[in-house]
Amino acid sequence: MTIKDVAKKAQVSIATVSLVINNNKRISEETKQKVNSAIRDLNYYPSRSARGLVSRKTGNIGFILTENHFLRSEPFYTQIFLGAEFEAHNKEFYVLLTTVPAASKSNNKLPRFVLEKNVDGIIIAGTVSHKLISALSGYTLPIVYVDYYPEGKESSAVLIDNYGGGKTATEHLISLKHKNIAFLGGNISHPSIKHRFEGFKSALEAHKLPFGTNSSVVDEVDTSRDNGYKAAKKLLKNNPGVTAIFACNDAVAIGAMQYLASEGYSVPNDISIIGFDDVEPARLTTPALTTIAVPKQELGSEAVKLMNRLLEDKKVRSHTITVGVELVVRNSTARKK
Amino acid sequence: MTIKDVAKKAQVSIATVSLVINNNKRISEETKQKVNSAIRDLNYYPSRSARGLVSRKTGNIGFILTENHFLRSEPFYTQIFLGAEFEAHNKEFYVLLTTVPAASKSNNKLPRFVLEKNVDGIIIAGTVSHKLISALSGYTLPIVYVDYYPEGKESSAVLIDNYGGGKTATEHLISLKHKNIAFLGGNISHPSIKHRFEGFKSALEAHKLPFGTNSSVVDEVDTSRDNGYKAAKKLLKNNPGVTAIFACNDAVAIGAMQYLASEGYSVPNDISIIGFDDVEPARLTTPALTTIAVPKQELGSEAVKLMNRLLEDKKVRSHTITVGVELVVRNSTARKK
DNA sequence: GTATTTTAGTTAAACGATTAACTAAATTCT
DNA sequence: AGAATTTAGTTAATCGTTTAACTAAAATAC
Repeated sequence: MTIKDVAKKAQVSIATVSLVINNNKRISEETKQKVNSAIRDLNYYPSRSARGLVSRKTGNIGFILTENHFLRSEPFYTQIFLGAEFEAHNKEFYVLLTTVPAASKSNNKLPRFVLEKNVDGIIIAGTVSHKLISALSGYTLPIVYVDYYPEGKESSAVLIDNYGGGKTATEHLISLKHKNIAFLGGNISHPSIKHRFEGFKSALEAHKLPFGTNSSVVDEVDTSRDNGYKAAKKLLKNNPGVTAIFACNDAVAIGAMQYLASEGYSVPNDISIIGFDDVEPARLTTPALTTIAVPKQELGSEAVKLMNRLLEDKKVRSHTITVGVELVVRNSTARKK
Repeated sequence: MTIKDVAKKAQVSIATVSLVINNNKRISEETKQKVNSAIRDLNYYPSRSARGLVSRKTGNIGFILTENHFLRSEPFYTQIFLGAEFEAHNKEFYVLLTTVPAASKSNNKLPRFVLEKNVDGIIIAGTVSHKLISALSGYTLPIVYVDYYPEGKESSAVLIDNYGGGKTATEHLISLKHKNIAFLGGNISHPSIKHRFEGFKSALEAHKLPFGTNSSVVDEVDTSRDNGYKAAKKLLKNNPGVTAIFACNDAVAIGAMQYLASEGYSVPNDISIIGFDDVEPARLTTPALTTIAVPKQELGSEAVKLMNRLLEDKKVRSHTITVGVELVVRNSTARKK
């Protein structure tokens, strides 16, 4: 079943069929009907490959994720990806996923879907290497960043309100009368973590609470459970009087809770702890983790919506969307005794 | 950069370039070198669309998931999908994901990637409607089923050893000296659940343990946490003396544990419970859930490997792969007091 | 009533590869 | 040595669309 069969059946040229498919206004209502019924009768659908070849539109969006994010057990980026998938379905796109080595490993090998011209645009989730970004700029593909964006260049991005969330988290602890509040970070070089940290500091400042060097641990290699465990150990050693902890994400919070439990501290009676992200496991710890919920799927769907606008309307300027976060109070935080 | 540019630079015909790309043996080592260096110099990659049009190979695999599976919080099918993605990356395929309404809702609208001839084969994960399957059979696409396969037709599938797992789970409880052991199922009509149930029964039988009608609850609508909660309630009402429960999956087990906790039962002191699947949350319940681990990512990767063989070698007969499962002992099961 | 514009469609080129059929040169066979 | 075969490449058709350029008929303008 090709366009030719439809043309023959409807007794028009293939060009007319094509114009009908792309509903060009140049076609009369009458022939449109005729063609459409032929299409229906023959159960015809235009072939992607043929369309793509001449129109240079593939109907695909490339999704780039770093390997370490892909493999993490907390499905943070996975949720973003699924949100993107879902929205792509609505917008009649398909999403091609690829992973690239972590930002640290310098690498500028481009994803195959770029080389093969098999995507109309690219969504990049998380921190990727600068080399990759500059290699990508050789192509004229629109790019939407998620939860990260490269400094300097003007680009389109969907970001989390990390600063606001950091502030909200900290204010929650302050409202529970805590005075000695600590921040547990992984690698502070990641912009998201940095902004959460800044929100933390600004909240302390706003309430005239002290902030010393032993109120934070920000020198772990990344934000994993293991490092949360280690960070909590360091923190308690340097600052035994701490009564509340704001962990930069749930993984770190969970790791920290494991350390606290192993040392006989009771959460939230001895120490309150709040996380960030609201990943599935946060709901299942004992006690359940109070956290700042990030609408992960929304991040993905917003990215696709933004990409869609970029593709539909060439004159849309690149811009940034910030999605809000929400305090979810569970059982790991309590009023200071 | 098209094949023409390469041909010009290497001073050969475009056919020769094409033959080199597809490493046809008809080309001498010498011209091969010449062409390859032109390719490298020009940073040329063949366009997917153009290739696809003439060769009728898209390089894409379609992945069909039912909506309810896609949306479930326990990322069971998500893990299968990710495993498929990963393997697809190795095999140089892209995966196009789509969801279809649940099997119950009769629906025979085919995924767009099928209509547009945008995939070389299809992986179907979970139970889909028969209408869909028969609509699909109008196309000559190879199909690989995962965790399900249609009765009757000879088809390729990657399945879980549900029967063996059910037996192993039950034997674990038996080895802990339990006598009154119950099975908590959702909808028994799902083949996977049915096989787990059969494994359960066969283990009881092999150890000459009784099996009565109040040793199982298999009338909930599906295998969710909520229904696990409800099923446990029913079970305890009908069979108050039960000391061990084999839940047909982790979601049901977690729901059941919630009910048991709410009623003041202690797990595993009063009642032992074992699940099936080993999803993330199972690790985080209190107590951590003993379960039968299903290698979810492996299911996905095996599906892609099988698809790859089907596509490479037309004469490969359809066949079935069963992946093994493994008992993971955590803290929700204990020797009978 | 003729000239101009609009409408509704057609023709044909193009997109960038693959591949069957062909060919000339080199090699092997007898 | 001449015929037959193999090797290494080329030519040209083809895949199924889109779209620029064209055209004939109808509508509008003057």
